[in-house]
Amino acid sequence: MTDADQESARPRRRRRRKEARPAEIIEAGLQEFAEHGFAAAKLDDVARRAEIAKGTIYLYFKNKEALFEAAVRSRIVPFFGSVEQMADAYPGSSADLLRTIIPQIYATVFGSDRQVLIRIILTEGARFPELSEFYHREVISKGRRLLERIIRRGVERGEFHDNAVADLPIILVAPAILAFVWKMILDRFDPIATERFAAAHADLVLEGLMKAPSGGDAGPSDGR
Amino acid sequence: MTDADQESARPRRRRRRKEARPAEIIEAGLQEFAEHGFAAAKLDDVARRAEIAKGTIYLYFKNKEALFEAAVRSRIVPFFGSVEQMADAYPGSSADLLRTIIPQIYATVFGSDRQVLIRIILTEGARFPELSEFYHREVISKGRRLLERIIRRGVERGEFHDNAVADLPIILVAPAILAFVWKMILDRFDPIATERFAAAHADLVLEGLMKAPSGGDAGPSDGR
Amino acid sequence: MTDADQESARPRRRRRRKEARPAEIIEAGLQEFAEHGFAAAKLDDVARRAEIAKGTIYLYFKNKEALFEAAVRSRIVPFFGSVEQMADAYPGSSADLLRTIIPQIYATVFGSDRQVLIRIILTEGARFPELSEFYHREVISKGRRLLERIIRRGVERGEFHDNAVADLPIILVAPAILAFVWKMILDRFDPIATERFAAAHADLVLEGLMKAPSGGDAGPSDGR
Amino acid sequence: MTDADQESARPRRRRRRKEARPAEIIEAGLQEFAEHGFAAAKLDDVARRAEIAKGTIYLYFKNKEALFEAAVRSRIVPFFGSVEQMADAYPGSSADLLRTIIPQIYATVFGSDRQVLIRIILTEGARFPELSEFYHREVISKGRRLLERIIRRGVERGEFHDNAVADLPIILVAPAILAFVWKMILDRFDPIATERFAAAHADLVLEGLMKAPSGGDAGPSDGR
DNA sequence: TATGAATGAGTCTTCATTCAT
DNA sequence: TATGAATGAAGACTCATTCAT
Repeated sequence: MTDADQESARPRRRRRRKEARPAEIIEAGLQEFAEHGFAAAKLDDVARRAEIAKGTIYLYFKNKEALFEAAVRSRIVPFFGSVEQMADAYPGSSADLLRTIIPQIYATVFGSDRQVLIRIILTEGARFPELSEFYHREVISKGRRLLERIIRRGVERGEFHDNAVADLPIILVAPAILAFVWKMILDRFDPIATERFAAAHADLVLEGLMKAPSGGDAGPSDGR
Repeated sequence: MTDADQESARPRRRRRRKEARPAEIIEAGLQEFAEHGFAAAKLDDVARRAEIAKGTIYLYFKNKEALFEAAVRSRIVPFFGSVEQMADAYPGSSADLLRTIIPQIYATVFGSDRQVLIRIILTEGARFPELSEFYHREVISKGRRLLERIIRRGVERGEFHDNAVADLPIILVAPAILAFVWKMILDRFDPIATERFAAAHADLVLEGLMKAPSGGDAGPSDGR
Repeated sequence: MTDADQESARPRRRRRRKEARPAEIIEAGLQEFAEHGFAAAKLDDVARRAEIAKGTIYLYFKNKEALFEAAVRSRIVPFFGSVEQMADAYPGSSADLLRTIIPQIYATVFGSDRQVLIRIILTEGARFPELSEFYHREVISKGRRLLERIIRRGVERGEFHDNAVADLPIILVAPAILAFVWKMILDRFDPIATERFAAAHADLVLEGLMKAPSGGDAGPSDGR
Repeated sequence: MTDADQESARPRRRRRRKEARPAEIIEAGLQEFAEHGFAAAKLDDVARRAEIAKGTIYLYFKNKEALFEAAVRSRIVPFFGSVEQMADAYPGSSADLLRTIIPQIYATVFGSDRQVLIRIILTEGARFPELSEFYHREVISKGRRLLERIIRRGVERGEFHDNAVADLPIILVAPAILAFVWKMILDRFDPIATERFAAAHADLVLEGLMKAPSGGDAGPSDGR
């Protein structure tokens, strides 16, 4: 049997890459879902992006929704609790701790993998409660607890006010959310560098907007 | 005989309510789009919700997208510039001005009409750039300018720091965005009263997180 | 509950004939288009006739118009130029050549495949200029040129008049067109055998209507 | 009540022309049907062209098909039988009679009103048998009979051959049909002046294609 | 495992027809 | 008569899902 024979016998169309595992499908799906949303994403496009046949998707995922959920879940990586202990054990001031953490938030949120995830959670989360709950359980609630720990420590040490901010420390990440939403929707008409968000974020949290606290002396004038 | 009875009893439909204007279709469309997103919203459901026949939609809107755009635009009401002048002329302190404005932000954002709009912008904005641009032009950019004016006034009067927050005052609304996103996605698993967001928001902005440096001054602030 | 709720077990239909190629769809489409015209033909019917599912059509044709064009084009087979040379090399008289060709015209026009094509061209041609142009380029213009060659040869040999007929030899096929139109529209009320058309056609062309100018010559010819 | 009153009471949108009778609707319908065919013609466009409201059509016609039929029938004007008598009584030669008639055929066929009708009969006739039958009864059969009378007269007088043409004289109009079809479909790619068709037509019929057999006569009779 | 042709339920969209005014 | 907003059945087209190979 000659080569030519084989050639005519197998009308192969393209060489499969090394291996086609669910991971590649997930990756492709994630991109499509992030770009078009769940409803408008086409499995055809997912398959094309993953360089597999459409049917192959169904070998690994029951249906579109299952792929969506698997894809999203695959990117929801739990916070390891150790971070919380770390916060307690942090040697420096609470302000320094926050100063360390804030840039990490931006790095994480705008890391390409995470970005895709957050975008999907933001746009589809309301429609997929189980995913949102999972995301909340694995990420949000842990992050929230961490933040609460940090703030409580600061309050106890007398570094932070014990005001409504300490009651709801999660709002301290709000500027990062705003940055994300801005990037996602408005940046093309009105670009704002992520660094400006990060800097303003840090200043707001650590320095505040108001000059010298109302309390005793010399209101506005003694500023920095 | 109940309404439901009538409902199931009608052999032929023949009813026209008082008037069926585009406004009703828009209202119905808005609800459906907010609930399911553009792609998954069905014109059939829009028609049903508006209590009209499917074809009627096409008397007023070229197609689904045209309805979507008209609906969203109808809710994008331009900020009246007078607000900006108001800010300049505000008699009290800049802190009081913000204290007045922050609850207004919440009232606006969580007003039912606005809520629907913002939800759509958040979830579909990236996919409908023209709408986003319009929203940016009519609302965001104006709000942003207003905020900048307020903060600049405060800085000039020596009430506010002239730090990175003053460089990007828009981040002062971030907590409201977070509140919105939370309500939209996470609130059912982890409810947080809007008032707590508003209170923490106000405290963060007006009182700050950091306690006034007890001893000397401003230790941390030179950090950056 | 959510949108993605309706999962159900369907007793699928499961039949596939030997092979479902575009050719079968084209054949089915051709019949439907010939029978109902482009606008009134339903893809549902095309699918049913081809014994495939509606969606299958779209695997091979972008839309209804694409199927229509492909179907029509598939039946427009170019005249092979060799026919023209044949005409030049024909050993017998020009009259004999025509006598040979006329029945061929009828055989071709009323061959079932061609009949469907011509019917479509006749009824939809004005609405699909690109198809008409293609048909003109591949068939009509070639046939016309062939006829001109034959007539010119006859004129040069002194067999045919050099009158207005020689100026526009295409009218020599007119009786076949009439026959076709008659068959298509009037035959059911007033049937005329194709053979009678063919015979009258041949006689008209080869024998003429007028008897040999009785007296001198040329009476009629100066009329024009 | 004054004119002014009426004016203000009726928020008319456009001045109705003198009167809106079925005739105007028919005229508009005819144009649309000729242009787009029955199936693709829209009553909306008919109404717009007739400058009336869509509903008004239904005051005069039961439905689209009724309008179509009324429109077509309105243009099918019966041949008055007198023409046939005229043919019998024609004082000149039969050739002269034909010479008179042929241009009339072209004038009629290409008269704008008739053109629209013929186009519709040609493209929709097969789908509307009743119309075709009516057209056949009122026009075709009469024309056919007229032609037969003329030819029979010529044959009896020894002016025309008594060949297959005399058996099916209707083919003598074939060139006009070809001209019509050409105009309708191919003229834009390959324009041919109507006059050339008419001239070739006349020559074919009256002079023939074949030159008179140089020697004796008789050639033709054994021909077929 | 992998393929991709085939399927058909589900949607958008059109337009003939109706009817309250 | 005349209107034109409203209707909804019908039809083009899409795409998640299946299955023979």
